[in-house]
Amino acid sequence: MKLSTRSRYGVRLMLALGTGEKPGPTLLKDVARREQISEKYLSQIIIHLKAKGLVHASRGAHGGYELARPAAEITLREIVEPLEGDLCLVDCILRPASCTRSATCATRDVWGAMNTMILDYLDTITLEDLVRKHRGKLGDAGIDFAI
Amino acid sequence: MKLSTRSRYGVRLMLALGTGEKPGPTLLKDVARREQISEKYLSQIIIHLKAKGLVHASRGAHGGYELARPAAEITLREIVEPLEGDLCLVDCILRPASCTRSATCATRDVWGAMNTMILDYLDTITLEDLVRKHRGKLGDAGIDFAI
DNA sequence: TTATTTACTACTAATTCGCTAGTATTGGTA
DNA sequence: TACCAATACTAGCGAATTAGTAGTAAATAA
Repeated sequence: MKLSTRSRYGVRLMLALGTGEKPGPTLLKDVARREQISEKYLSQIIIHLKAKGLVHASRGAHGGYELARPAAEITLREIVEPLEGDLCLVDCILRPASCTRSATCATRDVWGAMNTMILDYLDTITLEDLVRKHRGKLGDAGIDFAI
Repeated sequence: MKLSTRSRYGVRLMLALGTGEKPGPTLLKDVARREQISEKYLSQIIIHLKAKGLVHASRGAHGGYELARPAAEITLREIVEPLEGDLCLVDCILRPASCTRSATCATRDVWGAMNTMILDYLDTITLEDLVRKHRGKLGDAGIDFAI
């Protein structure tokens, strides 16, 4: 049970957009360089985030990506869920018909509750929280905004 | 981010041991038949559970497996953790040296907190809880012991 | 000593993951 | 209009992981 690099890179990508120093759109190329992640790979990842309406893209010279909404209004769940492909620990949660035991399975309830707990947790953390935490760590006075 | 079948089967296996009707050890063969899981595969899974001291095995005729402790004293975490191979969402949580960004990474803290939350949750659920839930579902009066 | 059961080891088909590569398309700029 | 800079799209692929199968060895009760 590992978080995919897609999700991890996706969150770092969004964080990079959220902390963009210069005004205007951020180049994927710059994010790739700063975060040491393949630009091509990032471009595949961000497609899903764009599809969910989290970022806005502009093509051509002086193009790039921008957050489509304020960072405070974007939760980690919105970022991670599409990248994991419907964050779902066990198939039978989203599709009960995928297992004949669904109706009477005691373990299914536990996985379902656990899944809900994870999604709820991710919903409580906004991109702005991450940005603040990031700035705190850079400030380097040892200050740590515990979540 | 899926739970492996190993973990899922492992929990069902332990549940089967916890609800064993007959006294004495339970045959893996019987669990395999009732749960519709390959006996060979189950035998690989239960090795890890035995190594963790959760079950006791006896060989030969009238052998089988028994819980090594009362179901009330076995938590889901104890079952799932060894089967997932140290349930850890992201490598850098257990091994900070695996990523150069560990010290200053804002996202790492979030994954760490999420990981802790998951383990804590699994720690709150005992095998006995599962057994009760299972019996409730079989009773079939529509009673559901929500977790 | 034989039948029954767990214990151990090796292999393998299928899937998923983490990318790379190439081309197309769009839009600003000269 | 021509060109360049950027995103958009599609295909493929090597490595790792997953979910088993298969076969043999060892222990033990009867």
